[in-house]
Amino acid sequence: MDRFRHSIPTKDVRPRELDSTDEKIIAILARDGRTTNADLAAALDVAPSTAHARTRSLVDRGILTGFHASVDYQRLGRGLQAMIGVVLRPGARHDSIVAFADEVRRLPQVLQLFFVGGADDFLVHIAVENASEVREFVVNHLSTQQSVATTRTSIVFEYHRNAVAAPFR
Amino acid sequence: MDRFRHSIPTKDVRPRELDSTDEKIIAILARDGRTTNADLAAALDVAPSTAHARTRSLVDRGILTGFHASVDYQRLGRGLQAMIGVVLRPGARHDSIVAFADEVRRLPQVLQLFFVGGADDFLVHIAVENASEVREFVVNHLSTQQSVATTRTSIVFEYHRNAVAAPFR
DNA sequence: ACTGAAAGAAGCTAACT
DNA sequence: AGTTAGCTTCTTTCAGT
Repeated sequence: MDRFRHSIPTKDVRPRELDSTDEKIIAILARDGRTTNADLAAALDVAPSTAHARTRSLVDRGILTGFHASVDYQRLGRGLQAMIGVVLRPGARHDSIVAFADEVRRLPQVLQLFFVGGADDFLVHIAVENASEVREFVVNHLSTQQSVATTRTSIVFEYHRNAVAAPFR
Repeated sequence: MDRFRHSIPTKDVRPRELDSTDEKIIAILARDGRTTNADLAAALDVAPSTAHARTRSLVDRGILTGFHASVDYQRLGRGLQAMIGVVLRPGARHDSIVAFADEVRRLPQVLQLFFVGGADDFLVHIAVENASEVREFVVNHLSTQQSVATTRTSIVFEYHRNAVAAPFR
């Protein structure tokens, strides 16, 4: 029992060489993370043990960071997604920003949190039940915060995903 | 061999009742999609066959839509992520917008594509190698397009993810 | 609906090329 | 690095509560 469980990736971020086999593994597992090793090997035209070693290496090197079930929030009664751009107050202290962001990203409504440079300071992607919950989220968790200057909410009408990116700091 | 592979979800979007066991399964598999059924059963304190039936039901009902490996793009030499807000021309025809969006979302740089209502018409989340590739992406695939009025690029400094949302239209 | 047991499949490891 | 082979573990089914 192991199925490529959490190892400790190094901080070495140099892109090592990946051959086409590695790239195929990444592509296949990004599309279907429960592809069996046997199927993977067949698709790559190598022995199962080879596929196994390659995949483990990708996990060990921290290139594949995990496997996650994708959830249809519509069917969970959270059919409304929004992207909220947040602009911070110019004078906001760095550690209060960090504390605030740390709190926001743990909220159950939050799917993703982007720290960005540009017009906004960060973007919050949420999934909730209805429009009033969007408003409630913005009021309760964003606009009343000390560090927040303004927010700008956009309803998400369509959403497409090609890949699942690993979180980073 | 099956491990909950793609079934055909109905279009019934009514949120059916989920008990706490279902919610735990969703939470566990969202965090680690390769949790073995045996471990899942242990965590839920039910028999493996029960955990199995519950999980299958969640997949069959289309609540869990798939399993995906998460990729560290930094280690793949694509250490720069950006979020690009796109505003369309007021006169842009609906089908040309659809065709354009369809093309954009298939580009290998694109991680996610959001159709939104608000200041922007959509948001494109990309991962590329460096700043000049961001520019290249915007120039080649966005700003030169007929339907596009303006774009606004924000570099992503930090990224956090709580969940993987299923794509939707 | 949940359980337990049995059978089949897959993962994992180690020795060899 | 890749392969072959063998052991272990998990998934999956089904008959029985």
